[in-house]
Amino acid sequence: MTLPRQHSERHAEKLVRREKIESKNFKNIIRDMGMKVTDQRLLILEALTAGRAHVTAQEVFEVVVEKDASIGFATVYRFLRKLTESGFVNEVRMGGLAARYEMSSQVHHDHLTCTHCGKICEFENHDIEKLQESVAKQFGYQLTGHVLELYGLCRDCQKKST
Amino acid sequence: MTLPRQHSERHAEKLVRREKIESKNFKNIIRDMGMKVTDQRLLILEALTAGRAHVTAQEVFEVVVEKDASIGFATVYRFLRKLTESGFVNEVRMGGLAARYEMSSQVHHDHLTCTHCGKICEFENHDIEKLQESVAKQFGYQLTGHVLELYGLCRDCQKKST
DNA sequence: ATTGATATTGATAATTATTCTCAATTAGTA
DNA sequence: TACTAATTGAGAATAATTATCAATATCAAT
Ligand SMILES: [Mn+2]
Ligand SMILES: [Mn+2]
Ligand SMILES: [Zn+2]
Ligand SMILES: [Zn+2]
Repeated sequence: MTLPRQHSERHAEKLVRREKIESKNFKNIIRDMGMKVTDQRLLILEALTAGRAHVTAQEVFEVVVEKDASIGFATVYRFLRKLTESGFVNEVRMGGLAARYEMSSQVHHDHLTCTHCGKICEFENHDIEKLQESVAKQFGYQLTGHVLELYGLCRDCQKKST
Repeated sequence: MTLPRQHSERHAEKLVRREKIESKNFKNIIRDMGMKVTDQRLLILEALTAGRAHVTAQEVFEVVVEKDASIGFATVYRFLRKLTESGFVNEVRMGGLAARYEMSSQVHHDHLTCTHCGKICEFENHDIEKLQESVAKQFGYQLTGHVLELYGLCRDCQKKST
């Protein structure tokens, strides 16, 4: 079973990762994961930090293949999985659709998605996070992660649909 | 894009559905959806209400195929989709795994899942729901649904893993 | 720099969950 | 009962992701 976003994790670790990502010290990110530095991996990290957030594996591939026409699909999937496992990237899933990825450089947040046009807003609500902890505690669970996705119609799509 | 659980929907409608499900008036449920009553559909509804909640399409199929060895896989998927669209059933997704289904007879709730053994607890937290509404409003969205899945280690699995 | 053990890669096959297609069958109604 | 449109089951198709494996590249030790 895939673990979503780690929650109870030490804050310090997060900060170190964030710094590495923001300084674009990609080589060290890769070495941190105990992996070898390759051009493919550097390109994937570049694509993830440069382009917009919430991209699919397919989209990452399309960006990377421009720079290295011979890169394989499997390499992208493989590395995205590793990045997710190490917490440098987080995986966002909505409905049964393809997973989307974003660098974890930013602070934790959840998503509010327009069901009509797909526009995504990021938000962070401390009260909700707190309440989640308390729910888990009530049931004797040790909370390790959560998925909170809100769905609705954005302002533009509300207008159009009337 | 698949809509999750409808939220803003009229309460009365929900109550009517709930009554039909609880009275096991399966034929009327099917007619309500503007569909023809077939043995297959009745069996699927039976399986959904009788067995435990949070079953996969596969699991529904396995139950139903006992009573009607000739039923097709597609029939189960097809009808589950219709039931979901009509709101009689709701679809729960965790990670990239197969969708799970449960009758919507019960009141709205979210899920707390053990990442180790898969045990699912249902909970309902009015404060969280309220906060979700307010987040959506802040962004100008009209909230239509949400997915809230908490992940953690249940008491038993905490013991085992030490 | 050269070497060599080991990790990584890309092509492609395999898997998994789900949907689609279509000819045969059936339900609801006149 | 007879008609028509909806439904069915088998299997093909699709889509996302993972596994396999021989060829290649990395990096630590020389
Ligand atoms: Mn985001
Ligand atoms: Mn439930
Ligand atoms: Zn929109
Ligand atoms: Zn457990």
